[in-house]
Amino acid sequence: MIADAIGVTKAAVYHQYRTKDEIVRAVAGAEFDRLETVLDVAESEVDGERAREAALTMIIDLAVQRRRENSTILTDPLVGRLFARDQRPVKVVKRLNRLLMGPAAGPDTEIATVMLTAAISGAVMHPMVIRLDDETLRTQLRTLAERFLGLR
Amino acid sequence: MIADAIGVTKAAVYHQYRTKDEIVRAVAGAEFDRLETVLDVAESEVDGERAREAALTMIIDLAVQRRRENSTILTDPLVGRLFARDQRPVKVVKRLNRLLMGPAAGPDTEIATVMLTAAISGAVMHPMVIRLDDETLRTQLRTLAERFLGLR
Amino acid sequence: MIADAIGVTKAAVYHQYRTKDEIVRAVAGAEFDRLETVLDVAESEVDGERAREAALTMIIDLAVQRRRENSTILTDPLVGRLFARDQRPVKVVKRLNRLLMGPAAGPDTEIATVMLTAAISGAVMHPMVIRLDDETLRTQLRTLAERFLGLR
Amino acid sequence: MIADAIGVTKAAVYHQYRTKDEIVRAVAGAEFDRLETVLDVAESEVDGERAREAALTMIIDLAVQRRRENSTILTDPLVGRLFARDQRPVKVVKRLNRLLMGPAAGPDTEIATVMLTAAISGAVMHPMVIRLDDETLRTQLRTLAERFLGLR
DNA sequence: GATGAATGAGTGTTCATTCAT
DNA sequence: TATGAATGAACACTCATTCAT
Repeated sequence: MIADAIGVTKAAVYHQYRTKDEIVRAVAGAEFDRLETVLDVAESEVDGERAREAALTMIIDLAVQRRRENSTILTDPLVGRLFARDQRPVKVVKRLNRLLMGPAAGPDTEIATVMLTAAISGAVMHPMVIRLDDETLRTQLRTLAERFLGLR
Repeated sequence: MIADAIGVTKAAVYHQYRTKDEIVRAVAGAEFDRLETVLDVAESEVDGERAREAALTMIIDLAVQRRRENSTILTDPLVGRLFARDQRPVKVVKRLNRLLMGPAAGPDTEIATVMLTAAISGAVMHPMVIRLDDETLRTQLRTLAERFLGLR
Repeated sequence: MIADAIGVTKAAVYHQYRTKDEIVRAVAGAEFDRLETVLDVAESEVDGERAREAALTMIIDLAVQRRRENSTILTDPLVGRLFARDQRPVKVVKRLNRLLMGPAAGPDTEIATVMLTAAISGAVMHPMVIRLDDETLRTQLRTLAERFLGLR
Repeated sequence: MIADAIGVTKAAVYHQYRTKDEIVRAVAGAEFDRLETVLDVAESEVDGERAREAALTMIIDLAVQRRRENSTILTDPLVGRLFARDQRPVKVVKRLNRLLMGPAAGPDTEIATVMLTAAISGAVMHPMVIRLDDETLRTQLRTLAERFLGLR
């Protein structure tokens, strides 16, 4: 399915990656890279309020921009299995949690961050939502996320 | 995989259901039945505020109670394909939207409801959350959902 | 398939027959019984010519009358396997050969009898032939069989 | 079963063909190709008598030469289902009918052609016949077919 | 780099058979 | 007698992977 989507043969893909795990790790890894870049930028903000602003804006942008690509490989059940015991997603959640929750951040606020990310990534791929244009979607998600964080 | 998980043979499952589609539809259909029962109960409340209360309490209860079962079959990629063009999930979202949003309910508030359900179902199966006990999880989800809905 | 065709459950069939082999043997056996009855009658004719006449008439009648029933079970690949090394079909061919070929009968004329029976049973089940009514089919088969036997 | 008979793995077969239908169509199609080539050659004969001669010789040769191969796949029940409503076998019968029956050819002589082909293909796979060597079988079938056609 | 052919191990499905009721 | 539930073994097909070219 992956090979067909790119328009090459399966063997060609196996020339670039040794296993399917490697492909999934590469694709998911690239997504984590983007997320971490976003977090780096947000964390470089000294002002907590603006850091939160930046983080929120950028992770929503990322989710919206890449929703078509992500709904291909990142929905593969293998993704869940590969990252179930991985520390990288945990770290990302913790960093994001610190940014979004500010001084209130702690282990007990992590579930809120998990919910927010689940809400965003779940929403952008949802059949009832996928037809919305990027701009509308971005704005709506932003408003709802703010409400979720008690910002408005 | 499903048969092994239940502890019967594949052929036994195929004695009860004719195709995998049928299995998935049966399992997902049962879940929709539960959801609709919950919505019936909530809608029978005359007071809007109490209807919202009831709906929220019950859908969270449902998601939490059944998270182990649901993480078996309902994560199968076939589920998405089978229900992508189905009207039943759309109807459920619309009914839930009306209950949760009250007079403000409308096509543009549906995305909020989608996000909330994605947040709940995404969260209850998340590796960082799955270890929480039912009671704690329920309370946290409740608080966060209320905040998301702007209820406090 | 067999059980459905009769309108009972598979287990009901297994109450009457112990294995599928047994079913096939019973059905094919009944057909052999009919054939042998026919051969008995024909062989009771003292006049060779009339014996041949009788044999030909009756095996064609049998094939035509029972073509619907026979195209159900007797086309099952198991039939071939079960009777490949069985002596009963061989005996029937030998008896029929003696009736049809008269004094010329011998091991080297058996192939002609095999061909004739193959022609008849192949023809009656053929898609291009199955729509013909019994009477027409009977007459045509009769004419052709006679020509094949060099009778006119 | 087919894969084992050829001595390769099932997956290797499924690398070349996408479904079992396709396998059966390919094998049966190749057989039809051979038959049609034979018919082309016979029809290129201007003299009716010699055209009939050629057609008869060649279809018997074909049936005899390929009887082992054909008794593997072409006996599969799927063959009957796939070609029951197909026009190709009908066309072949009609062309062969014209060649064999000459000026007498018509819809009512088709059953004779069907019987002849059933006789030949039934005979070459018959347990009592399969042990005969190619040469003997060819000669016998030829003689009998001629008698069937009233040529001798 | 890329491909076609091949494969082992799975998944989805049917089939012949058994058994408790 | 008849049934529903269950099963082992096969069949139809897919998928992740390897390899020679």
